Amino acid sequence: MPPVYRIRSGSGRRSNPLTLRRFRTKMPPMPYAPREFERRWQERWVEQGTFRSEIDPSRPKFYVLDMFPYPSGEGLHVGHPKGYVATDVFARYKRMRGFNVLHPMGWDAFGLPAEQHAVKTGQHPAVTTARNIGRYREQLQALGLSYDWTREVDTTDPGFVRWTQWIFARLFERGLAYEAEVPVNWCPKLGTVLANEEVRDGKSDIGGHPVVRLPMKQWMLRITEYADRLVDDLEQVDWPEHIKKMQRDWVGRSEGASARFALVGHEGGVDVFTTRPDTLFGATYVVLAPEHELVGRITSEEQRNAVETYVEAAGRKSDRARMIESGEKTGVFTGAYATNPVNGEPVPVWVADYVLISYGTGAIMAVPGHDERDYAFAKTFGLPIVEVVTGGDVSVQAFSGEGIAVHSGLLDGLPTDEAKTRIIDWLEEQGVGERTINYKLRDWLFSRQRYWGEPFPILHLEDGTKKLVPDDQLPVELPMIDDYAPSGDFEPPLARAREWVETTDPETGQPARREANTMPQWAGSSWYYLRFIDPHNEDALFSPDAEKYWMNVDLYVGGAEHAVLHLLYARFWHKVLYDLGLVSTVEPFQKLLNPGMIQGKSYRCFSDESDGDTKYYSPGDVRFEGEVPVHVGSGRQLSEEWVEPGDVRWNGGRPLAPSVDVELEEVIEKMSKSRGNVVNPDDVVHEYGADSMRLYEMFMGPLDRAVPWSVDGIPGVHRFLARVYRLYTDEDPDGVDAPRKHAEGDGTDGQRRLLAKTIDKVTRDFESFDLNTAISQLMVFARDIEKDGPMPASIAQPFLLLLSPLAPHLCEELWQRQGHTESLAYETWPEADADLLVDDEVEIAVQVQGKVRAKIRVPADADEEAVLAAAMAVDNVQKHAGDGKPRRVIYVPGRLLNIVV
RNA sequence: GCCGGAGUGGCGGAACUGGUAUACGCGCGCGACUCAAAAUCGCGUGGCCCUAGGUCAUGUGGGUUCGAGUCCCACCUCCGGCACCA
Repeated sequence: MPPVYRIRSGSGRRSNPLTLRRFRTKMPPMPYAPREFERRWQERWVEQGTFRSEIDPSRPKFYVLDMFPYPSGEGLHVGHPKGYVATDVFARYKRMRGFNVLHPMGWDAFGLPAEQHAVKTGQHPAVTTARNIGRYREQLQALGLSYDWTREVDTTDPGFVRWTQWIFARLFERGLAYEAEVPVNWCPKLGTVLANEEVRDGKSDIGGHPVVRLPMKQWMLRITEYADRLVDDLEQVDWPEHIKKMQRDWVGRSEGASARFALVGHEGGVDVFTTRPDTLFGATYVVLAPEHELVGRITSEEQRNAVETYVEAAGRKSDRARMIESGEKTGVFTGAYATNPVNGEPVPVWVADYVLISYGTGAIMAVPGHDERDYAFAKTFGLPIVEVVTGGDVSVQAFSGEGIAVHSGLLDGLPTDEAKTRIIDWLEEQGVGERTINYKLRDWLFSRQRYWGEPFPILHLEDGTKKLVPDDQLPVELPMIDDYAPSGDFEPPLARAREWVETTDPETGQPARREANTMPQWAGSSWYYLRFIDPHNEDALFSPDAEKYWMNVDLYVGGAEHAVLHLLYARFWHKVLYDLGLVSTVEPFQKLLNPGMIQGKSYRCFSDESDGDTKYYSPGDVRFEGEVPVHVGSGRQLSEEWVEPGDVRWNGGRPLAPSVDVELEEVIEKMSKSRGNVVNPDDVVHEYGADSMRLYEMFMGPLDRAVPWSVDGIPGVHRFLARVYRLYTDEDPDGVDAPRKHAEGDGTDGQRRLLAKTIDKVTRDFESFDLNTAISQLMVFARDIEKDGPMPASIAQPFLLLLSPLAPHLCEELWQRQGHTESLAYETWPEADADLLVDDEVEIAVQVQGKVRAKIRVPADADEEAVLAAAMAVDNVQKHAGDGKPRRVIYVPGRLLNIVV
């Protein structure tokens, strides 16, 4: 049976036809033809080494860095360039301000997609990676980005891998890398373990596959040792506050106390961690995590069955299941009692899965009166609730705020802060507790069961010891293998490369086995910014001179999705290198900016195929039960159907499905292959030129805000550039463009003022990354500069310089046609004449009772009296102000006059 | 649930430390040029009232102020992050 109409769901895509259709009808034959010269300039910049940077102590340096991309098979989409263009504009601007700018680009090229492609096709990941890199490089170059391509780095290059392994060796020597049997996030679908940071809601960050917890032997990095510094040093960097906060929350430092509850009838006791030691007198029971080692020892005979059953069930539950159930408290009494150290009261010891083994001591003192979770648990199991802090009503709910201590012996009458200090002192005196700091941050799980990653420079000797491959034998390169698939038995693919794995210790000649796990993708990106400063150094990571001159990164731009992964890892490695004396800055990235996403628009409806005959429904007929779409009428479960933007039928501004009258829902979200909403920048560059593309992305709105991609505004910026082109071009009768010979002289007063204002505005906006408003000022200039006469050369030249960071190809071209032989990339940035920025005459708004009734022009230096007189002379002001004396007059010089009657 | 961020014309957005809301661009309308069209250029363009002018408009409702998009309180919606971390 033929389908009712073509509609697609899920994956499988081709390029978006909608974009091109619209361009073609609007694209004019126009003298401004960027295609004729943009490529020429791109080639010239590379050939002449225009953007090569070398250490030059006579000039201040500026290091502008983009987060380097993973070169995927799809190539760039229009979202990528947003950050790259912004940094490029800034780099070009800084060069013109006399800075020696370092602006490199490279590839974060290890990673799962290339490996999965290899599993499917058998093609070596290095081959696809090289091809993808070539494509990315071309796409970036087509945008005219001013990278120093001689510094390009590739994390998969043996010359780079060597130093990644070298850093690992230093971590190992310092005891910061170790192997441990830990419960890990195993993803069966991906065939590898994942770091905590790579798992969301019990699913893998990449691909959204289920993840299970399993104990496995893995490499760990002791990032927790740096927890305090990772929090404290955030003070020193100029980052968006929300990113700093995410990092602080991720490290999760909390200050409190540990206290020991002695066990009744057993040796030893239970250590608990609490941030509210002031509520110790309200602790009416103790809870152990199911995995806690005491559970087996202290459970009474009567309770043993129940406890074992519970512990086993809890162990089987995935984190996802535990999360969904959070709120409903479950648990079992162990039959044992512990003694509250502050009042000697016996309290029951329970086991419950709301206590996590991985945090603190894996055991808590429960204070149901002042902790919501404990309260819910106590209510469920009928445990006593005692109020020990005033301020709430514990018969209704837990009160977790601060207040005055009551029913608390020596703490009675003390406010929370003082009570905390007092009780900790007391615990320490009695030897039953102490001041303690805890972190949410766990050590970094650093090994992966994959092929396409850096091998560990580790040898396992027969006696079970581990040793490093000597530095002079690095890098340990990946062996060629022919099967990249995960084995399904937790073994990494490298374990099957027997000839590679079985080797000898180069120092003793004894048999040894190579480590078969590989490093995660985060390894290379944790230090690549340091390699850029001296990328070809074969004797060291980088030379001390280069480090001293170039570090740290002055401006780092990249997606907020890396707030806690890459940025935390890189800071950690940097601090280790700092401790080794290799880098001189405490932090790697001084200023951080996060460009907002460019989103795609996609269209969906819902389908019901349960009758065999497919029916389609608009979003209006659908409601959601959790994440499942259900038809409002029949209650039947539906599935989502996505329509390509190019196939949408527009009817009175409403999107309809291609051949059936079903209204579609427009969904704005991250561009992704599966939605068919990816737009390739090549199409835009081809139709309008790189300068238009650059300008448009910067003009769409503030850098840090997410915006849906739309082609509608591109003709506007293109027209602006065409207008600029015409300002510098005479149309020859033969149809050949000739450079325009601009007039001598300074131009009119209005022209000089307009230039000064434009210089001032553009400069300030560049400094604060408000590129959209800088562009609007440049547009105003181009619109108005010839309103009262032809533009003289003295104004034409500085304007080209102002525009050049944004539209470098056009400006270089016009600069050259004006007779210059050198690139304008290093011309001095124009300076505004301060005298011209102040107007002689200003427009003042005249308000009566705060409402604007007239606008008058007065000399800029007019005093209040004069302005008031001028204002009262206006009929409409008279009318509203009446005859009486104004009760009050507010005068804001240069802005407004408000008359209150 | 908690923590951030954001809600301004038909659309993307602008508005310095409380001081003329809607810059700039898109779209739309009108005009010039043209045999004509395209392109280009110029003018207009928040709603309502017939105009001079008035009036209402920055998510909603209050408040502070001579004056609020901007500050305060309460709420709604969207986006992002975290989510039993004791």
